[in-house]
Amino acid sequence: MFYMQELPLRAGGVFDDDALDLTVPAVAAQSSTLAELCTLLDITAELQNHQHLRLRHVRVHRDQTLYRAGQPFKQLYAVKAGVLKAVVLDVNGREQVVGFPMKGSLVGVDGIAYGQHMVEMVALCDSELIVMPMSTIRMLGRCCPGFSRGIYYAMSGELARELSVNMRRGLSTKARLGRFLLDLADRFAAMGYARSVFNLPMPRSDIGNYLGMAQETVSRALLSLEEDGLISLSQRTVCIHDAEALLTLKRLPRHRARQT
Amino acid sequence: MFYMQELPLRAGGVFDDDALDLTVPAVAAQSSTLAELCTLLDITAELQNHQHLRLRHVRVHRDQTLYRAGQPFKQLYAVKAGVLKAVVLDVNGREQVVGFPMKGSLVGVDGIAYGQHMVEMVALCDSELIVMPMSTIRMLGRCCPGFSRGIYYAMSGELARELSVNMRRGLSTKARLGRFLLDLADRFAAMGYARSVFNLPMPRSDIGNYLGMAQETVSRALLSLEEDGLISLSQRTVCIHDAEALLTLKRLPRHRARQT
DNA sequence: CGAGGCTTTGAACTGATTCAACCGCAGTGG
DNA sequence: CCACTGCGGTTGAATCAGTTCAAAGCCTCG
Repeated sequence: MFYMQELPLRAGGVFDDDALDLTVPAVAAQSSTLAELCTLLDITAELQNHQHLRLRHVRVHRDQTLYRAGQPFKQLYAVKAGVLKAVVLDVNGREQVVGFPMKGSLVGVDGIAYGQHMVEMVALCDSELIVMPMSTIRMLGRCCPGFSRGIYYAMSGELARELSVNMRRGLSTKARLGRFLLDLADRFAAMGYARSVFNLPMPRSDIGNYLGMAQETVSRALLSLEEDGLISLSQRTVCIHDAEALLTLKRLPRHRARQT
Repeated sequence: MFYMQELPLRAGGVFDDDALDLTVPAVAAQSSTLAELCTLLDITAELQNHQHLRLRHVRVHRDQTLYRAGQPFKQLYAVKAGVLKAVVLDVNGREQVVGFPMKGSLVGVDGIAYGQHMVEMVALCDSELIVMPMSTIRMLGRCCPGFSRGIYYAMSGELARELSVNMRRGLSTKARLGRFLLDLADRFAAMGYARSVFNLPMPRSDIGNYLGMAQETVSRALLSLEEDGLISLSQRTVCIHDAEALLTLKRLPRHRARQT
């Protein structure tokens, strides 16, 4: 009934709970309190006596996979550090990047609806996530007023982000890229880092795939933005000079050249 | 922090709770039971003694607006009949169609995260929705085991749909259109109608906007699909002949022509 | 230092847009 | 009853934005 289910599901991933622990035996014992989780996800709930409930961490190294499409859904995650990418595998084997979760993002929501994940979640750099088993979420929903609402908020937030992505259709490549940079800037700012200067956590090819353009086009569009004075960049370091202009970039009317 | 908030918000819509009742004074008294709602949204929960709790309906006529971007978020809706379109207004005033909720869809989720709606929800034909105030949802979440989970499911389902839309980037126009048609077919089938023959509820221009192509391109691509024998169409009536082929349409390799 | 991944640059090509005209139908009003 | 108007849809022709292919430059890391 939902055609993404018809994807050619890969063999079960190596990274179910146990395997993960094996890969990072020494440091996997990390955990966070419920209070820390709520801060991270921007949830305000009355935690009652669960304040200090401890939640396991999971670590994934660069290029490692957190979960694959088709794997049974078990739990949600909150990104505590690092950046991941979400990829869906097409019927034809084509890969499509659909998101870059980072600190504060709720990860794994794609698995709730059909009991199995629809995307593959890969780490772009060494990352750390807080594990939130569904049973725990349900328990907290029952006894902590506001917790369910918080999860709703977080999920709605993820949906809002998807919407803002979908909004980019029909824009020129430069405009799409401009908004992408602003989106990253906002997210870095929300994480407490500098808004206007940051490192791109992903290669050009992933940006291109994500935005629906060739990686060569990403290069050229970035260069063009730099020539316009809106940004400056060297390698993966981006500095945003004119956020307003980046946001309002538009396809200029056809038979209309520069004036004065 | 989230740039969609910077949209030029329209003046408050005409259709807050009271205004809506005024527009449809005679028939607005319709309501559904909680059990009916759960069936519609595919929620399986223990409803306890709330089985027959009644939920108000809301009717919107063709081209009327359910809510506008910027309006305060109050409640969710479940589409009981009809088709709507979700539109976001760009900074530049450009409109972007981001979805076509229909029977069984959960509507309004875009408002949860930031307390105000980010999209404008317009009826494509006379439609009827069940109103789900957040207070009711929270109450039911507390006393009906499985209800919160059901809402999570529904939200995750909406997110999955968005993902499948995002997956279409990077495909040719014909392929995007093919998947769009399949998506509609699946949704009609889920609603109990015929899968392979249906009416497009929206004009070509909305399809084009939604898929990120000019409406002329929609025309041409539809014609092309018909010439390939994958569909047949007259006006807004579509008949799908080869769903498999529609799904696997792909950009054929550049320097490679037909063989034998 | 060398290999391989990432990025940039160049040049040809093409799919899609744009602009413009036209068709057909529905509703309106004379 | 029929011209008139407007909207949705189709078709055609010119143009362009972005892709594709190719090659070279540049970092990083073993």
